[in-house]
Amino acid sequence: MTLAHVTPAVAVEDVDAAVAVLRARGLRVSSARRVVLEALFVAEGPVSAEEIADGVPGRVPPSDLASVYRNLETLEEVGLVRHVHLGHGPGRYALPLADDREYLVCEHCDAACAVPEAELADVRSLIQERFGFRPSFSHFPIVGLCAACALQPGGEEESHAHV
Amino acid sequence: MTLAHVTPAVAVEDVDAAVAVLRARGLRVSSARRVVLEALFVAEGPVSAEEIADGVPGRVPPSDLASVYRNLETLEEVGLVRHVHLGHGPGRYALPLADDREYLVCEHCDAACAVPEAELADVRSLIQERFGFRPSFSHFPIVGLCAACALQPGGEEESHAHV
DNA sequence: TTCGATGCAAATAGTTTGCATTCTA
DNA sequence: TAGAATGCAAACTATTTGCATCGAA
Repeated sequence: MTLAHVTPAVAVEDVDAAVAVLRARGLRVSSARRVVLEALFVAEGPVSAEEIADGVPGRVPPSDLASVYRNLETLEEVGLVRHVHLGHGPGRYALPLADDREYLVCEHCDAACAVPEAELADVRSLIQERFGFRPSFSHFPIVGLCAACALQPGGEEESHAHV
Repeated sequence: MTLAHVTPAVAVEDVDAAVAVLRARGLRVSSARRVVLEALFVAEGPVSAEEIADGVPGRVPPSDLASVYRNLETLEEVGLVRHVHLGHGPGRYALPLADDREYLVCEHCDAACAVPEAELADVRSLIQERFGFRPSFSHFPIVGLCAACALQPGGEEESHAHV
C-alpha cells in the first residue's frame, strides 16, 4: 500500500457533510462507517485505529478494529481522511482540516508539534532545489528533538505529547 | 526503546576492529555476534534484521532472528551499529561508516538516496532557527518523491531502491 | 565454572485478509 | 434483492521475551 496516488484532500465541516461525499461517490453509509467519522470529528488530533475502535464513552460507540481499518482506507481513498506515522507506534488518522498542519515529532518525549504547512514551504523548496527531491512531511513527518529536549541532554522521560 | 541516549558512533574498518571494541567494553564475542558483524560488513547499505539472519550464501551463515535483534541492539548501544526507518517496512541496520550518510526515501518507488549528512546541514539549521526544533534525519529520514517519480505523476510501480 | 549469550518457542503490536452474515441502496 | 460492508477469527509482519542450554572468558 504505497500511497502512490494521494487523493486530494476533501475538507468537510461535519459528519453529515462527509456522509454526503460518500454518497456522491456511490459508497454506502453504514453505521460502522459513520462511527469512524464521528470518532474522527470528536478527536482533537491524529488518532490510532485502535483508539477509534475503542470509541469515546458516551459519545462514540466502540467498533470492530478490522472494519475501522477498512473504513479508514476507504475514507482515505476518497480524501476524507489522512494518516501520518509519528515515529514509532501505530499510524494515526485525522480529518484533513481546513488549516493544513504538519508535524514535528520529538523522538525523546514523543511530543508532536503541529505547524501550519505553509511554514515548511521553504524547507521543502530548499530540499527540492538541492536534491531534486520533493519531501512530503505530511505522511512521514520530521523527527528530531523538540526545543525542550534539545536543551537538557540528560533526563526527561515524560511524554507530553499533544497530538 | 526511544533511543533517548544515542551512543556516539564507533566507526571501524573490519570485523576484527569491531570485535576489539566489544572486548574493550567487556562484551563477549560469540560466533552469532561475529556473524551479525560480518553480514553488516558484507552489506552494501542498510539491511533488515531478517536479511542478516538469512545470511549471505557462501559468505555469511544464517542465524537466529531473535539473536540477531538482540545483537543489533547490543551493537547499537556500543555505537558499532545504527538503524534507520526507511518509510514502511522493517527497520534497517548499518555500520556507521566514516562518511556519514543520510537518506531521502521515495515513497513512490521506495528508492533510498544517500546524501552526505553535511549537505543537509542548512536544512537542519533552517528548521532549528524557525521552530527551535532540532531535526535528526538519521533515524527517521526525509520521505517524499524522488526526482523521477515527482515528474511522472501517473504510473511507475517499479522499485529501483538502491539502499 | 560462572554468567553472558544462544536458540527455540511463544508472546506482542500493528495491520490485513477470508468468509459467512447483515444491511444499505 | 444484489452486492457492499460488517464482524469475527485467523493470518501476517516486525519485534520482543521467557527459558533452558551453551560456551566465552
